[in-house]
Amino acid sequence: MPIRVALVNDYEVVVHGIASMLRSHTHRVEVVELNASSHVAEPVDIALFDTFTQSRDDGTGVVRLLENPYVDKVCVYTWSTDRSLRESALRLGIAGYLSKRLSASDLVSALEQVHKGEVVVSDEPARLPLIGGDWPGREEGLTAREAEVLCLITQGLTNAQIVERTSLSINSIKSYIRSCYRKIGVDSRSRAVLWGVEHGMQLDRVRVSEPDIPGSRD
Amino acid sequence: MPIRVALVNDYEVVVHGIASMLRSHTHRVEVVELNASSHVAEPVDIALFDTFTQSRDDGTGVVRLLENPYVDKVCVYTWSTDRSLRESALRLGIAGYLSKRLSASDLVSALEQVHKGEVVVSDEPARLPLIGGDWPGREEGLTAREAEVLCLITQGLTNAQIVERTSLSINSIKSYIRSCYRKIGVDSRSRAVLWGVEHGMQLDRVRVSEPDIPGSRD
DNA sequence: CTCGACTCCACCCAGAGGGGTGAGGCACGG
DNA sequence: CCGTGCCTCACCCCTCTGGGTGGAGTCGAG
Repeated sequence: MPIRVALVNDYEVVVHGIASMLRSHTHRVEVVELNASSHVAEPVDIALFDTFTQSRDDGTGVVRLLENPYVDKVCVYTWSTDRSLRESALRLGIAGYLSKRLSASDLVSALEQVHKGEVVVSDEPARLPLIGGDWPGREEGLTAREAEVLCLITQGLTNAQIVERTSLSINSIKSYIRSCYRKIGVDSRSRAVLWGVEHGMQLDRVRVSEPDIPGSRD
Repeated sequence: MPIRVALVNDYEVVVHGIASMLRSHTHRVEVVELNASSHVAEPVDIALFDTFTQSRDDGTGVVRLLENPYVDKVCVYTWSTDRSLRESALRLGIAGYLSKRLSASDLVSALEQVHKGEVVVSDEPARLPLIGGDWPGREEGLTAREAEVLCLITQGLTNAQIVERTSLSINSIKSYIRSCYRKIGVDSRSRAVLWGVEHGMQLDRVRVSEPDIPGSRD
């Protein structure tokens, strides 16, 4: 009886990346793909929330999932080793804080433990390569962080808003912007937005049908 | 024998606006719609070049048309009453400088005169309403100038570049930006670009087939 | 006549953004 | 060990952007 897992993130590439990773474990997990603005409208055992562009302090995305009666358990799936982010997420009531550095089978094992009622924190230090991830712009040579920042720019956020969203310092954001612009060959925000639009960095809004919420398809 | 007229501008809405205006004169003019980055690839009697977002001093768009062996005559179609713009255009060798304030039948008459070999400058003062025009964003309440500036923003141009493109002062550009942002409800350039993208203000690139230039369809 | 809309422009000011430099830590490969 | 790449951050400096204020002229409608 496979665990039913909803993969939650606003970028199709991101959830596709996780889904393909779990492909060889279909006897243990059954995967549903959702974006972060969707409501889970059918029962799932676990919602696996990928933090790409969503790792804000207040855990907004996570809170919505925690409050969803269709969702039994919520896990955060992240590359962040930030202890305070982890503690806040756990305080919110998540059942798992899972590293993107877990191998596929370790991830599935962790999900199985979560399903059994344990609270799982994967303690992988940054010594393992980033396995669990794909992101828009990866093929164009952007690092995960650069891509994340560019996605947020493409959403129209200011640097200050990106600071809030990512819990990084303004100086880090500017560094990523600089390196990112160099890689994609733009020198202004407008051009960056246009690049992002052309390269699939807008929020993916059309993914799953939501028969009971008419306005959320906009 | 109708005069064959190519309507030239980068925005589909703009050339559609002219085409619909000329609809009741099909016995006198035969209309082809092109965008400004297309090459005229079949013989036309007159290329009618609409200056929306294209009214730069150096007449780049016009020059290309003047050099095209398929184009017999080139006319500029504009709302500008700027005398120096007009003089430069005439010096480039255009056969007509036609106001968007002309009625449809007056426009057709002017085109007929041009076809007969005359150089036509329509001298309409700004006392007549703007007839010959449609533009992206018009339905959303943007004035022609506001829309023009926003289209250029949506192309990723800086204010300085927009100054060059429109031959207006930086202060006028800023005024239009302010009023435009107020109308569309944005407060940053990124948001304005996104608004423009969502409202059809990107350059229209897919219009006519160009069988002999493989790369220009991108 | 007044008023509002549109076009065009000036000037002031603050902050948002982007270029640069440098640094520390970690991992990995040669 | 060193170099490279990635992440994270600091500081400096300058330009670009966008908010404000005001003004002039033209036109059309009331």
